[in-house]
Amino acid sequence: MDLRTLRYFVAVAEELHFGRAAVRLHMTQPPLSRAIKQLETDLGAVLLHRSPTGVSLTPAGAALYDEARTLLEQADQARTRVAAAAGTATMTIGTLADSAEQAGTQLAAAFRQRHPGLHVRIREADFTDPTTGLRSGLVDVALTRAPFDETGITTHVLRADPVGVVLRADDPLADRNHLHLNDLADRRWFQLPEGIDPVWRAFWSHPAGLGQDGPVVRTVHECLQAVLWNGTVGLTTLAHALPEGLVAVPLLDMPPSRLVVAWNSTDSSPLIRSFRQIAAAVYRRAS
Amino acid sequence: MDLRTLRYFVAVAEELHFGRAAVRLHMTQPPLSRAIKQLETDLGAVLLHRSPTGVSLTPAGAALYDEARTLLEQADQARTRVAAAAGTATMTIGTLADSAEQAGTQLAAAFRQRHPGLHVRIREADFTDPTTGLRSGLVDVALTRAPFDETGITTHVLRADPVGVVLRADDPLADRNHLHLNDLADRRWFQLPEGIDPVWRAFWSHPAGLGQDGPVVRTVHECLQAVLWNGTVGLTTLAHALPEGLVAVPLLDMPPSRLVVAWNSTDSSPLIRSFRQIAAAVYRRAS
DNA sequence: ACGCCCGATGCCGTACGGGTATCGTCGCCG
DNA sequence: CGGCGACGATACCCGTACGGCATCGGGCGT
Repeated sequence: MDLRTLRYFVAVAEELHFGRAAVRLHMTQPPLSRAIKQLETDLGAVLLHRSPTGVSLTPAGAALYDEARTLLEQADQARTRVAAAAGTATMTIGTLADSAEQAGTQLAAAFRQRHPGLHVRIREADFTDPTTGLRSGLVDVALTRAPFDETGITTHVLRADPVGVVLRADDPLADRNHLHLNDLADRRWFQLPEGIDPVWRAFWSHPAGLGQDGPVVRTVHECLQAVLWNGTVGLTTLAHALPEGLVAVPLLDMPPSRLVVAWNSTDSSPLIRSFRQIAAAVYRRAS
Repeated sequence: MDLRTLRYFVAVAEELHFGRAAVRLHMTQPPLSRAIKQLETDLGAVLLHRSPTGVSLTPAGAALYDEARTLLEQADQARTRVAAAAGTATMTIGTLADSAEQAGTQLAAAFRQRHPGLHVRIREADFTDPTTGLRSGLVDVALTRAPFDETGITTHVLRADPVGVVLRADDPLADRNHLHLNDLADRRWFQLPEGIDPVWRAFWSHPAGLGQDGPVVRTVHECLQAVLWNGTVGLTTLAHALPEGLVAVPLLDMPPSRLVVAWNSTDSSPLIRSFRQIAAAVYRRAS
């Protein structure tokens, strides 16, 4: 049981699909299957129920998923703390598992080029913390989506993306070119996990008063999977491409989601100023 | 940075000696050196100061040591939780990094033989928790040393070992055949870490009122290292062999340390009864 | 100054991780 | 009801990297 294998397992547990998990891990499916099987024999427990239609977690798998997530997070934290103790100049960029993800890698590359010798790291977070770890000091600057509770945090808007409903391509409403919340009154909506930022929750589960009982989602991937498998409806920004079989229809009565750079207001490092400027420049050029 | 490498680093950080760490890890020294060096380049920080006389931790190394210990512990916990969720019959034996260590592996083998099909795991703990994780449920039964705070815990004494002072072989007192605390009034004593079991602390640091300012030790290995390097004096049971260059002299005014089997009083599993019986039988035969 | 101890380095064999090709099986649809 | 497609498992191959053996280099003690 090493951290690499746990990363593999987390990917499979979130995608519930070996093929897609392999894509996310930048590898092919067979070695992934083997690694999971080895993990199962190592732990002496079956973690996944395989069927040709898909994959589901056993109780042991669900337990390991939680454990693995905290372990990987702790490992991440360990790196940060060691770097801090070593006095190494380090910049950690937090991104949301979202369109901000690709923006993050792109900006990180530009930032590395601008500041050679500096250690630049990227940390991916999920919906459980829209600040991606700013408050706990896990990251120095975040590429994330407003709105969230901004006390103690300063933000700078890069772009505003309209929000759309994610539907299966065979949905009767899939070919509309726009929708209202009323059109979806009888649908099941995804739920956000417990204990997350209330402002964030209010924004994204604003329409949740209409339907209930959807599955809890922690990442965009999980949200899209829920649409495909559970027949719920999801929400997403219209900024990025969707996988085969899903379409996004603009939702007229949702305010747009703002892609922002965020940092702790007390943190006045010149690196953050620099990062903000580079981010702004990249997005000015892109639009 | 995977868990295996972290285990390597923890071993080196505790032994402060590549060769001994390699022995503890059941491997040879060269690949261990390489692994640590790779870890350093991976983290981008120097973890150890190497000198021909020995090894010392840099601030970054000390930080990683703490992080790695908690990570490995969490990983251990994860295995236990997954096994519990899977409903696998599992027995976890906790041992103190002490003479109880070898007794543990020996008993585990006998126990495995008696209960084939059962998963038997060993967890090594250090002085920070003399119950080796009984209260937190990390282990089902502990092979450890009394006395400690026994509320909620039942113990069964296997053996009583007299306690001795550990001295360097070249110490002027090394050739005595017994000593009293007064003989050591001017020496520096090791310190136990913060927040540990008060009964345990009272027993082992009973003579600490005499000297102060020694290094904090968490394992027997660390204690012995402190004797060799810092010229402090250590305490140990007389049950096991000492490395070259160290001698143990019986301390007349210390009560003996009792090797015990311990389990949660509320836990009335038949496995624990069985374990107690096997342990008693093994030690009856041995004496 | 010589020898010893300890960590580093070079070299080699093996074993494990990852890729490509293919199979077994179940569900779907004509 | 039979063919097709999707998905995970299996077989086989290759490269890397991990561990062992032999040796080197540099301090420290005598």
